[in-house]
Amino acid sequence: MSTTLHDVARHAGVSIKTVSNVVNGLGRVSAATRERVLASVAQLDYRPNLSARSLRSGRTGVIGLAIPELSLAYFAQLADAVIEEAEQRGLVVLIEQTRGGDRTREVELLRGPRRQLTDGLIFSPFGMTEADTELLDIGSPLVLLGERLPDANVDRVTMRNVEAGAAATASLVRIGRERVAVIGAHLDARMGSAVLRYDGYVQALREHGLELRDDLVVEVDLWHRSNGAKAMRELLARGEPFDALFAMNDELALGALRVLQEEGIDVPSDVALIGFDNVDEGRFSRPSLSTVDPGRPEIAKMAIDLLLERIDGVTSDDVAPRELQSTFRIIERESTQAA
Amino acid sequence: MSTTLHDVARHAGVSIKTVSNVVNGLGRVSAATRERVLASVAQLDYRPNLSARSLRSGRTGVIGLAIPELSLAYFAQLADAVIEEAEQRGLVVLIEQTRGGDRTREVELLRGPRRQLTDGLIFSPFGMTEADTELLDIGSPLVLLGERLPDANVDRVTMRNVEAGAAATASLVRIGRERVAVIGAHLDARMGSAVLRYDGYVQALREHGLELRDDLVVEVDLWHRSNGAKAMRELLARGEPFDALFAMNDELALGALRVLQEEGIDVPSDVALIGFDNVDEGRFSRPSLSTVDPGRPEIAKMAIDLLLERIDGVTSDDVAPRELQSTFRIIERESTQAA
DNA sequence: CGCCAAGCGTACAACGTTGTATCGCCTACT
DNA sequence: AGTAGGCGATACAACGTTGTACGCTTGGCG
Repeated sequence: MSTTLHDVARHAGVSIKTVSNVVNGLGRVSAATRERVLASVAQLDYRPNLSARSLRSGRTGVIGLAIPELSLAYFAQLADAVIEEAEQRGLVVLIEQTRGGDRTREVELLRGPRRQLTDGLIFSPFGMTEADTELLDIGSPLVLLGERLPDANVDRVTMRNVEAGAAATASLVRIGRERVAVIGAHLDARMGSAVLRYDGYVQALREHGLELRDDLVVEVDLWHRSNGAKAMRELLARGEPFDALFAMNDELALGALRVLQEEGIDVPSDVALIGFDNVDEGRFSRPSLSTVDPGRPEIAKMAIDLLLERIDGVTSDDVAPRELQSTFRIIERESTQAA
Repeated sequence: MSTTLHDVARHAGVSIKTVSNVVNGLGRVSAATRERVLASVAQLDYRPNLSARSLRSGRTGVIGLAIPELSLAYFAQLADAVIEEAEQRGLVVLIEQTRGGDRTREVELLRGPRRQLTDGLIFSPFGMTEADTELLDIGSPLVLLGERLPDANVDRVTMRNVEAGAAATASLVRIGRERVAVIGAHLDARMGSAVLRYDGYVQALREHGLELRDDLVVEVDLWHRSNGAKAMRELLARGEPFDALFAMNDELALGALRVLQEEGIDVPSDVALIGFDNVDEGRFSRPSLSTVDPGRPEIAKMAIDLLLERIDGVTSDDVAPRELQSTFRIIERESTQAA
């Protein structure tokens, strides 16, 4: 059995509450007793029982992070950033996977018993639809990542997807490309990164006086690498010529790149390529991958800030939900080098 | 305030303990009362307070996973597997990063207050040295991943690194290569994956009657992609010819691959390449990367099995530490295609 | 000299849950 | 018919912590 406040109190010859005060730096305690108590703490190797503390205080010091899949580089790096940022504030992170955004799993996760274990949740929704919006009304602090479920009455961190999509597209036009394809679109969706980035794409084409061609747009359900490869094969099969490609994330881009190379199409001279997310791997692919950096550390910081303000009650429940946006940055690498 | 057993009990007109029994499926409860209680539970949306349960039972239902860095694909995929396996058993995983295996951080993490929050820890040590072995003697269940700290008196999951290193090397020899380079060695270390895989490499060379050449061995500290690139440049600078390369993990392999291609050296015709870890990305690189699959799901399962046996007391404390080994598999892809 | 305030510490209760002991009642057996 | 036995349910305590309310000193001041 581990040492308790009781043990320390007895050892130091003071009351249990005094020890508690010393440990937490609360109340007024004379230097002498503090000294004595700290000595006992060290000697007995006392460490507070976090379960008891949680029970008493109602706080666990744990925040949840729900993401589709940890093995996707983007989410792994996001989780990394969140853990890092949480640690700065003495919090710890419980990661839950929704497995490619299965709706049922997402709902279970929102209402499951584990919410009792966390002070709040950072949630990147994927499978839930607008009909499920009210399910987000869980009793505890919640921050959404991304634009899905736009009607939700909840704090949210997003990025400027429209502007970023436009900037990515523009970076291809700027090096002289005129037939810019795009893969990863969700044409039927009402909202989401896919919709917004596509809007940006369309907008950039228009601004530069380029025509929007439906057969240069490929829809892709899940933005996995294998789907990037598949989408590229489909695009090639259509026979419509193109000299640039905007992939809605780096996984798609790398999958597409692989197929382009198989087909002997040179990147960037034949087809310039830009991805999205600035995943580490893009720095080392051949050619290295131009991309959009979404500002992950900033996203993590904003999400935790919002969450903590609700948890700490700094922001009361009746304050309207807020939305913070991270700043993005175009990163030009070899895959968009001017010919 | 959320509903408690008390509320449910009052609502259903039974005692608090009866509700507890129903919720946990313990004791004998008549079908009628069970029914009534469950109805109240549903109606009041009762969810047990996990802090209170932990305090009472001494269990948190949380296990810790300490790894160097989540943004390394290998560890992200490992974490994925551990979370998945834990979930099967109703457990949840708290991930802590040691940031590239900083010794101080590792030690802090072992003794920190968060151990109070977890029932046990799965730990992939990196920075701690043999002098630190006794620090592993924390009061709670612990399972090590990998061969480091070999003298530790602790359960452990490893893989057959020597055999796997030999098999990887042999797969290069089998397609006719005779000058097999290796990158990622730690020649001065006494133990660790690097040492064992290198042993396998040496052993395979000997078995096939090939000479071990020191200038085909490149040491690499951290097995990051950038270091793979650096190591490859160093190897090329030495001018010693080679026709195959065994990289001690896939990150190194992909970094090296990038440099080989920059130098116009074809893979696999000029240099055959095999990595280690079977990271997802290797399937989509060009050429796709041959590798060693370490059996991650099996590793996760074994680690959790060992941990749970200690947690549940099935295995008493005085049972000697056990070591389980996963089964590996060579995966042949384009990068080792016979010429 | 007596009183009061401030400074330090203490006792007690409560957070929500579960294990232990116990009790009442109905059934079934002698 | 009386009772043993088991089933169903209950009361109570305890897990380790912290907030509240209070009590004991001591020193300064009237």
